[in-house]
Amino acid sequence: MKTISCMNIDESLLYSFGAEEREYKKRESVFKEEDHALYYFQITEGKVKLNNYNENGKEFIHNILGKKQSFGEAMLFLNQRYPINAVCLEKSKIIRLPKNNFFEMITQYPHLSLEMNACLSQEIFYKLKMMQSLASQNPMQRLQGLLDYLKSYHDEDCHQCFHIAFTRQQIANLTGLRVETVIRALKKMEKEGMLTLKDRKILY
DNA sequence: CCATTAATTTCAT
DNA sequence: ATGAAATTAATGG
Repeated sequence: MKTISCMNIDESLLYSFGAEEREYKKRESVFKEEDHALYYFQITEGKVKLNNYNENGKEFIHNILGKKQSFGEAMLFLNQRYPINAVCLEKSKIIRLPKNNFFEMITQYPHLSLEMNACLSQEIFYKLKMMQSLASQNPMQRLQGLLDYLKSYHDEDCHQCFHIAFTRQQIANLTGLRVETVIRALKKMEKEGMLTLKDRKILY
């Protein structure tokens, strides 16, 4: 299965439609919950997390995105405010294209619309898979849902050598588990031969 | 070396 | 089994 990176539009094309690049510091917010969606965002450098906080202040991470990936584009097609926050995990460079220019661009280049459909579909697919695994009470099942998804992004055939490049805390926040539970479940999964733990790396 | 951040363990529930 | 708090390890300046 081919990876569909959501979404990677040629940078010079973005610039020709009036996009600009901005640099963000670590922990800097790109947009916040309840903001209006005014731009298409695409990462050139760095990492961005999309998150929420529940009523007890516990963080839930929806996704973590990196180089050449876009985010928040679904909101451009709706008259809705963002339901999530976008925060840089490290110093990042992000290109942003104003909404109206974005629409001009996809009108002029319809193949981008098709690609966008593929991207948004991929996201929906991910959400469905995650919902399935998050519905389980079993921590290992939840972990496996996330790990399977992350590995599907990487299509080389590689038995237990795909490095999960997230911290235990991030994994916890992506699966709605506590960090201790993640650590314990990962150890149990290793014991059962489902994955390998080497140094502190998770190989799946 | 100190400060910060992450991973793991301990301990109480 | 779970989570808060304490401890240990690693990373960065």
